[in-house]
Amino acid sequence: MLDIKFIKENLDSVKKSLKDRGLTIDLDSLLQLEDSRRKNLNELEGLRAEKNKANDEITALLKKKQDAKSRIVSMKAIAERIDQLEDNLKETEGELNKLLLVIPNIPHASIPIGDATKKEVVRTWGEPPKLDFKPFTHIEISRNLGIIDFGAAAKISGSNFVLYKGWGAKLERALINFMLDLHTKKHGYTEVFTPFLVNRASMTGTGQLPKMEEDMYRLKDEDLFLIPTAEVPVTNILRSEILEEKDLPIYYTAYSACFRREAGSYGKDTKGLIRVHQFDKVEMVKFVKPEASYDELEKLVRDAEEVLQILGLPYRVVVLPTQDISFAASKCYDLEAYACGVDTWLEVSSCSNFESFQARRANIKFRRTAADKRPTSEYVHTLNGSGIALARTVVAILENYQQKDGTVLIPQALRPYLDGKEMIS
RNA sequence: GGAGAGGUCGCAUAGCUGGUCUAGUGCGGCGGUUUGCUAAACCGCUGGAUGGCCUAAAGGCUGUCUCGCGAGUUCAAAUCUCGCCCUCUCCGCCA
Repeated sequence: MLDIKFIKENLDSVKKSLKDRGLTIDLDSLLQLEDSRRKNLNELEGLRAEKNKANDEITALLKKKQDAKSRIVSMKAIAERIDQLEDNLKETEGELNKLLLVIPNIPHASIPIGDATKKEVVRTWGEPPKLDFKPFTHIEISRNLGIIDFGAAAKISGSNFVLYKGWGAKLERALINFMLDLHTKKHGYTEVFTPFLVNRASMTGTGQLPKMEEDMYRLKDEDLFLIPTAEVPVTNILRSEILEEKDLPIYYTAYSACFRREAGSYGKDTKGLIRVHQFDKVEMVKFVKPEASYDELEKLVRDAEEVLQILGLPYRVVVLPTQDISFAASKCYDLEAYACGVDTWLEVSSCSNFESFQARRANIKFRRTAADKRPTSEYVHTLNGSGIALARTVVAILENYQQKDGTVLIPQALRPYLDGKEMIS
């Protein structure tokens, strides 16, 4: 959420940033609402002050056993006017809030303006494997090895669900453990394990609601949602907290299953493991001081990249343009792993800086130490990045490490997690 | 799912027969006095949100809201009524 005052004072640049995102939102009527809210509030506060004073007087009169009847009668009229103003105010604030909640974050000045075609490759790492045979896709490989059963998953749940079997299931578990170990032991993150069902306030705090409700799985009998990413529960750990400066930065990492309806995306990348309704992911979340957030974003990307480097998977880092970054993000890098079977770059990680956008929604603040002489609290900056998403990583491993005989070599780093096994056959 | 108890300004508690509660007290924290240093003792301060005014600024003065959340009764609500949420205890069910 953006600060209404900020919108007011920077109207032109906010308008431009909405345009850069390819959106038109009526900011003028928003500001009109704010204006009438302010006027309403001023009158209301004046009357309340009067009321409070009169109450003191009535109290004093009653205490001296004097008659307060006329004073009480005159207060009645003011009380009614106050009621009326309060109703108006509540309505105005409701409307204002509704509008503010659907305004996206302002893109950072450093990112390209435009649609997906403006995506910029920042760097690439590694080389695609040189195979002396036509590579199979992960669908064929996993079928041959009997490590994924799409049919059974469809029977149990429906299309676009996955069932890992045998070494497939073990590989999934090995990847999760490997990533969590890397981030906790080497990169200084604290591991958390959160609920996978969250309430509406949490979903609103990180920005999935109210705009993306259609994309979420939601329970029928309770107002709970299946998380689309661990970002939601992990960021909300600190919702409505005021932190001390010395507590920052805070780094959390979490494994979670992620659930996405992918409403309206049928027919696009729907084969195999590339777009599924439930997948596993290890997520990294940071809470930092505002002045540090862009350095922290670079570090976050490096932390995610290291996963791919250790796994020996070729990838590229891209910076997303204004129309491609998510609703809450200011700047976002995607990591795309190359998979030779499907011959595509697969998005396996998104690393974003949300600046104060989520912190304002979720009310996460910190107080600077007295030396800084800034007595009031400020919003932290939040960041998160996948470190990394599993299903597509499995695609890249199966396809890039496939051998001519149909077996799949296991990346060195995963072998300790797989009984020392070198090959899935 | 059933029964009961409870949610108070960092923590712990008082208040809950409506009006000196601008929420008391203890602990913690901050500042100070004392001290060779530390401790103790003593004194003062102590959250959040959002307006207005003064100031070059640092800062100061001041209004309103905030006793889980929301609604209601009343001139007046921490205090009374209703709904919701959460926590704890016991029972039932269950991995």
